[in-house]
Amino acid sequence: MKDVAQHAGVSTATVSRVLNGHAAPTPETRVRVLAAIEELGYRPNALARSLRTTSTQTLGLVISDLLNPFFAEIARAVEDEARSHGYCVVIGNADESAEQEATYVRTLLDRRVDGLLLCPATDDPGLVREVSAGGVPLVLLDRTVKGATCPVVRADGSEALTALARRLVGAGHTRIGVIAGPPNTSTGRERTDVLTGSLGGLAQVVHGDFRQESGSQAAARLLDNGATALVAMDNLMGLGALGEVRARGLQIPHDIAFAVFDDQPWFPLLDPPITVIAQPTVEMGKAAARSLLALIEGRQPDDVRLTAKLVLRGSLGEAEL
Amino acid sequence: MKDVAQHAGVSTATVSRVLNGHAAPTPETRVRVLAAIEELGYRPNALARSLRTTSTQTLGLVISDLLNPFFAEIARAVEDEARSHGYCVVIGNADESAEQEATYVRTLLDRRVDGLLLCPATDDPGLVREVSAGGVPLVLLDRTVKGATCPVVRADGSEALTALARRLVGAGHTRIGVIAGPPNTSTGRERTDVLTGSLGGLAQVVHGDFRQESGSQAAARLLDNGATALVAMDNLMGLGALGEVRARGLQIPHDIAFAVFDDQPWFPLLDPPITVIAQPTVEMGKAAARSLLALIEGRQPDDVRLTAKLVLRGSLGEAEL
DNA sequence: CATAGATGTGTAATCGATTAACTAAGTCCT
DNA sequence: AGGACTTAGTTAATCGATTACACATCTATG
Repeated sequence: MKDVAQHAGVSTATVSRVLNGHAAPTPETRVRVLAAIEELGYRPNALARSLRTTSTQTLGLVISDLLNPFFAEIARAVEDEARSHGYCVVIGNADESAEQEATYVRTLLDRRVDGLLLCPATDDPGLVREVSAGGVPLVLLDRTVKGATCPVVRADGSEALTALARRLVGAGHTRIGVIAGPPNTSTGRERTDVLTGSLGGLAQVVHGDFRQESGSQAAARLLDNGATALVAMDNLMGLGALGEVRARGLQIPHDIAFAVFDDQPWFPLLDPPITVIAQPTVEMGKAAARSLLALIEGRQPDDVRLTAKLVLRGSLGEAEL
Repeated sequence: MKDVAQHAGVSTATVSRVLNGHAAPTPETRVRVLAAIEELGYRPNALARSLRTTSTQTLGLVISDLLNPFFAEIARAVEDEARSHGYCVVIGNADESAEQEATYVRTLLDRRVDGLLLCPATDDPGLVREVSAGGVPLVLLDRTVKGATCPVVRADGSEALTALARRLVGAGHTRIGVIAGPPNTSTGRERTDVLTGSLGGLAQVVHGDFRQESGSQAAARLLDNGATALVAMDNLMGLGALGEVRARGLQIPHDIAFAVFDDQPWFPLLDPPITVIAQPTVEMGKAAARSLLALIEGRQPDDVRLTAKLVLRGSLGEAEL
């Protein structure tokens, strides 16, 4: 910056003003400075700027698992929305580990992100408190924690889940296997509670960890127990469960009814296409980004609940008639 | 930091020394400082530190499309490798747009990342030159650009593609539809060149943009032209093409042989499972991160070429006998 | 017992920007 | 002509760390 100033025959203050579009500099000075910048290929140091202004124009996003397309899609939506407001997003991948999540959150805070979006790995409020204590704007996404005091953006699958339950029961299923998420995540617990609740005593629950491998194992257990219907509570566990179903040579929907919470583009390609509960991922991401930006600007956004929808495609068999 | 120093009754220099594990401070001072840090909940400002040391312990990763699971997997591998070396990764999503890619690269440079991993959206070397001119360590990943002067890490699919071609030709296919990537990307061009080359004159090529929608359109065109085999050059276009095949009620492999470049966990679940050319994504990501770290440390890593493998699963029909 | 060497801390310059406070020059009015 | 007011630009403090250098204290040595 000093070089630029010298080159243009002005002080660094003037260069800074040109850069930040202040009113002061005359058109001629402005032109001279811009020419110098161009000539020297100067690019301002964002670190120095942020240090001085205490604003990084950056949002932190800590997601549970980058390999889960659900979160990838959310990440993309967040990023789009943030960019359109002049913000940049730094993504941290917690890999469903509370420890790695904490590490990332701290790293992002150390780098002074202007705000943080978090999909908490567990419902322990410790980390959330830590962030709040630091006074950094925080919005929870997809999952919440116990006694959360910050805005939360998530999907509401209750209606879809009860509708699903009604159909399964109506079709005469009496042993319904539920491949649930971890009980220490809000989504894991809530989805399962709603579904088992509306299934009366017909549900058998096995908990997985929102990943493929745990889905196959859970499916194996449930099938061994004589389940005639399987519901996986996220797309990766659904993938694993489908693998197990295939490996056993079972036919959907003839031998087993099948449904997954969370749609993916390849579900319609299976034979039969898989019935799912579709979440409005893009809207969730955008809403979360908007809430966070509002918080940063000092407003107090409300919680957002977007409804997930049951999409019937044929994998439930007669339950869809 | 000043507060901590005051609290512990030492100077900021000493606090800094304790923080950075210097030899100097006596155990007692160290304990006192650590206590003060703990008590005040102090966290060092990474911006200030980086400004002073000119090192951010951060790698930039600009990928072509975050929604493409291929890149998501790469991103994760890069991140894993980087973390194990004490580096953090900032991901930028170019969405297959050269313009957005350039914006991201500049943002990352402005933030003074220690090095940059780039999956170039086009093979125009302009942006690469710009980065090199700035003296920032750069490694290209998956794709290269014309006259690249920096290390490149990519998969080599030639062998797998010629093997695939041999099988298709051997099975008597004479109209083979190739759903190619954009001709201005190195992967788009090279894969297509190798395949069409070894297919003699039997190939019909339609270019897509590495995304789902373009895959269906290309498949439609090729099927209209009487193709009896389809090869999609990336998983998203494969997804689109499969949709089109299904929509037309065609049976794989009876009516049409089908293969995709790039494996995905759900391909084995289709009926029949889809034959693919599998890329060593995780290894690519790790190798790229390692190369970049080497570059940062002043060494000169070699280019890396990892071989992709043909995985036969049944969607080629008699060509797999 | 002076003196060289080692050791632990403090002082202050520095990284590269922003911006409050100031100065110099020009404009306008009586 | 001289004072009040604008306007364009400069000087220097500041953000929060690191680190070269200086300094004080303590030990070992001839």
